[in-house]
Amino acid sequence: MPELPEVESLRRDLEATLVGRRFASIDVRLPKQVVTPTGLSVADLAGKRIERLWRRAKFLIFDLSDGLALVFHLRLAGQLVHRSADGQTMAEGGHPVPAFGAPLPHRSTHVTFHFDDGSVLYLTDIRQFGRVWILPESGVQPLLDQAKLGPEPLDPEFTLEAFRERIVRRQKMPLKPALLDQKLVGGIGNIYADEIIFESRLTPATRVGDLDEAALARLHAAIQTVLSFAVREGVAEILNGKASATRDFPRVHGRKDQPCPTCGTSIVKIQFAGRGTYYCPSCQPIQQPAGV
DNA sequence: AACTACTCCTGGAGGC
DNA sequence: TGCCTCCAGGAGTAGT
Repeated sequence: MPELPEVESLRRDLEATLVGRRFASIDVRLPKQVVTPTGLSVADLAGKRIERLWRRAKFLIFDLSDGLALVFHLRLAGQLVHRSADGQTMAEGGHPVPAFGAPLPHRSTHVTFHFDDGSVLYLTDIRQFGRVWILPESGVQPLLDQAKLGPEPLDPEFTLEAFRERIVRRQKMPLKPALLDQKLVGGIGNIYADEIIFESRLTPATRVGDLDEAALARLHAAIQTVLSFAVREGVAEILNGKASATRDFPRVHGRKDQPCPTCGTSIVKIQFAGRGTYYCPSCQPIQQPAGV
């Protein structure tokens, strides 16, 4: 579910409301969502202060006092909502089900963090795939290393050269699964993969080896422009597989049978590499060799 | 090395 | 209304 722009927006919002807070108590209703590889437990969080929130790909990391850390991965359906003691929402993000603003805890709220000021952070996850790790701070980097994440697409080191060096090793791979591979670039998911490929005027089936130099440069630029636009202007709103009717972003994902914003041709939805995939058959003619 | 299929889960939508 | 099937903003693992 939440991809890089959603996690980054959530990080920024939570940073403003959570840094400086201390944990009071934590309720765990679904133990499998809390991973404690070094034997720490939620009880060890009590009294710890949140020092810093940072992000790597789709991982959201809380650095805590006394050398502890919390790491969240929301996977397909995780949602975090921070509410004040009087129930006002201060920050929220992630999967839009249950609807933001709904009463919490929801029946799918599996972990609840209570803070020293009476505010509460709810982890709600209707599909139970999300995870939160409790680690010593020294355990965070090894956890991230395990995922073998590619570069951060919005960081300066994500240059065209760095991108080329990684992507050329996947000559036969079509673009859609290539962009979804976190080892190529960290943070892209199903929605933004479609948006990036559309922006590049390539196709989901285009094979990496068929990209000429101009196409590769377009793809690299599109990764940055699409993701930074989403972080800046507001994340994609997809509800039950459909894009928001009141916004023009995302442009193709979730817009089956709606007109392409560029040429008006109806957007097509196919299954590709096992994922629902949207594209414009006119702007992105799937038989035509890539590039040019 | 590079794929694909399957797995972990629940719930909402749409067909009948 | 009820029952059924399909699908979903991810990613690890096993098998080919």
